Amino acid sequence: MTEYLNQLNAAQREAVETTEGPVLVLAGAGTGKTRVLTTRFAHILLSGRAYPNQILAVTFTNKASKEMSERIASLIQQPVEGLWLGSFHKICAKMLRINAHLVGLTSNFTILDTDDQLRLLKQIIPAYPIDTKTTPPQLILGIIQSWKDKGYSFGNLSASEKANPEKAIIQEIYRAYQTRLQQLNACDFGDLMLHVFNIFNQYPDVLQKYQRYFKYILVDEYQDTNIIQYLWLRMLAQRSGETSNICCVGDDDQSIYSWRGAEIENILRFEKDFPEAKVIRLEENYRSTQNILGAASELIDNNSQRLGKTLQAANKNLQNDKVQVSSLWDSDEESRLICDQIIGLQKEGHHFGDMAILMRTGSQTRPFEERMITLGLPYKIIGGLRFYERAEIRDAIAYMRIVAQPNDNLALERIINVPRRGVGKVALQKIHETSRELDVPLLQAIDYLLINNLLKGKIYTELTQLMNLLDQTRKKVEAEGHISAIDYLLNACGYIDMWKQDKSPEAAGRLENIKELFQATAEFPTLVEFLEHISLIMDNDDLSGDDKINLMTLHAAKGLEFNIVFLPGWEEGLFPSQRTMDESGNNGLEEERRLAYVGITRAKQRLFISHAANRQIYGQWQSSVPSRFIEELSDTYTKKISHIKQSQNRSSRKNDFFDSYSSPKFSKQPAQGASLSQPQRTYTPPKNKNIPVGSRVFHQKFGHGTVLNTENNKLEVDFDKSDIKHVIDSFVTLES
DNA sequence: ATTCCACCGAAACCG
DNA sequence: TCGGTGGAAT
Repeated sequence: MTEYLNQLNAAQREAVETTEGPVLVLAGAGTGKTRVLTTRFAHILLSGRAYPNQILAVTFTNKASKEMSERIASLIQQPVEGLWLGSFHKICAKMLRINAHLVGLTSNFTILDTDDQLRLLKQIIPAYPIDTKTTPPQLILGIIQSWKDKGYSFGNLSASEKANPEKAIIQEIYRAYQTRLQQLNACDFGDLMLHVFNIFNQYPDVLQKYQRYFKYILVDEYQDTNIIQYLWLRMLAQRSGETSNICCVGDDDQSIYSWRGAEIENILRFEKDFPEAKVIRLEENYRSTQNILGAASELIDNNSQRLGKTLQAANKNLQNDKVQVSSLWDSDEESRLICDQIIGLQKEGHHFGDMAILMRTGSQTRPFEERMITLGLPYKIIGGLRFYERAEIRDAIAYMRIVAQPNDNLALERIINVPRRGVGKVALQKIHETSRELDVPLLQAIDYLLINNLLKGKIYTELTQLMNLLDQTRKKVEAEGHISAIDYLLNACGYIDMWKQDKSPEAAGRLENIKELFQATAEFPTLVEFLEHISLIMDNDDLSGDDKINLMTLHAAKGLEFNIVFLPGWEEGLFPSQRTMDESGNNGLEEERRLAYVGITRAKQRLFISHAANRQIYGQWQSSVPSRFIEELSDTYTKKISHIKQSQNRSSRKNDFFDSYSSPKFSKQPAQGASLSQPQRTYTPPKNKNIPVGSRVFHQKFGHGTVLNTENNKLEVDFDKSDIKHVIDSFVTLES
């Protein structure tokens, strides 16, 4: 029965078994944090301390909560349902649906995405004396957002915020924005927390209900909580006269989200907030080699704001290569070296899918992409544009919303002229006016205008058709279910055709995405349930699956691990980022260092750090010195190699056209240990497709082009929307 | 209403 | 360099 406990080490076991009273678990990277959280949850259940719905478990991402619920289910050998397990926002949405009337909403309120928020704000701003040149709507939205993150409603802003005259205007905009949300029966992401927080403050009986309800509280990634999340947790955890059983798990060394409101202070002062708190450190690392951990510790030791812990390798017998730090002449050579190393490691038996290149900014992927396309290496970019931030997904969802909620004005505005229906600024304004005069939603205003023949020509025909289509779709939802109904709508309204006729290289991918969206819809019984789900979910990145090299930002890599990790671009100004240091001084620097720490600790077996002396930034060549983080790594765990030739130091950047650069021998020593026993595999570029010179081809990334030259499987192609590039033939498709 | 061009600015990202 | 944006031209 308690077999699950035997699989834990002493510290983990203590973290699981200390169920009563406040507990802070400082879980270093790779020390089995998720295992502790899930086992603790299961332990509370299996030992009969609480019923499933008496445990509140909050995470930051849906991904994390999904993983937790799957692992709990496998531990307790039965599916878990009706749990209070989810992201902060999801839990708050659930609480708010129950108590919506207390803040003037009804329980079927809609949740706006960033795009909707901005559109709404843009409608409000013109009425206020503020210069959108110096203060763009995004900035205003950001300020409102940060107020919400701190728990400020427009009525209770702190004195310092009010003193600034511009902030005073923005405060008025904030008030108007909230009024509009109220009218729309909607709220944004920040409101999900803020409304619940206000309810807790104003209605002690509601708070007490939840306090009594949750016997145990579990919090994941505590270092990433912002002020309002912290206050929300404290209210739930601090019952008078009773010790609260709150368990927060986190790692102060991995706090990398201060720029979106996270307060590292929250975790640093946990013991002050809960004086009887027990602090448990998980320091045994099951992920990385000793050298990788040594380098990580050395680096993070330079930070002052720490609770302090030292990771120890659980398995000291692993092959233990030193961390390799390479100096390169420029960013092109950096990507060339890394790609060569990748091919070498693949030949030694490693899989592409076990390798990752992690960088500070999204734009750094470009040189790697180009190199990999040339070499025919399979890669994927994780993160980038989120699935449902893409235009086609937002459009499709807007269509669904307008079907499900005829009074969803923002959704209607998004799609009323997509595809083009000739409804422009003027027509939309007319609809808005009618809507205001009659005090009805936009859709009804259109109905009114159509019935009374107040619209002419093309607009009249198009909108009549759209209205009929929406009516039919709603009937179809009843009759045939939402999946075929929506499919019908998007085809009949011309949306699908719009992309089919689009000649741009992305069009095909967009249609694919819409298909994927349909698949997601099918998993939900009703449209309304799907929309609730989609408004809170964003993740689409399938990490597993195909064997491809992973490219992503350091932020996106948090929580992941790879056998082999490359960390390029360790240069002053880029990493640590100059902007962060300018804005946040030493705190900023320390956060950058934590980011470096996160990067290093993603690696299980091999780690390669590099910097380039010259890099193209915004199309300009700039030279830079190695990152201070490189200086902070000693030779004990790292091996530093310069690939810069003397001639390069003297020559100017311009004349490095000679291709005689010999790739360094990165695998001088024969591979030892595990890799020797593995079968030797060779990397064979994809087969020659025999594409003749002069033929038209299509490339996923570069679009359409004409073949100028061929050499085996390498093509020289003049792309219509780009310049001449060398690509591998398997990356293109032949056009008739 | 749509298209075109000049201009500007440029990070990290989950709900 | 590249992409988004806003005003002017068609």
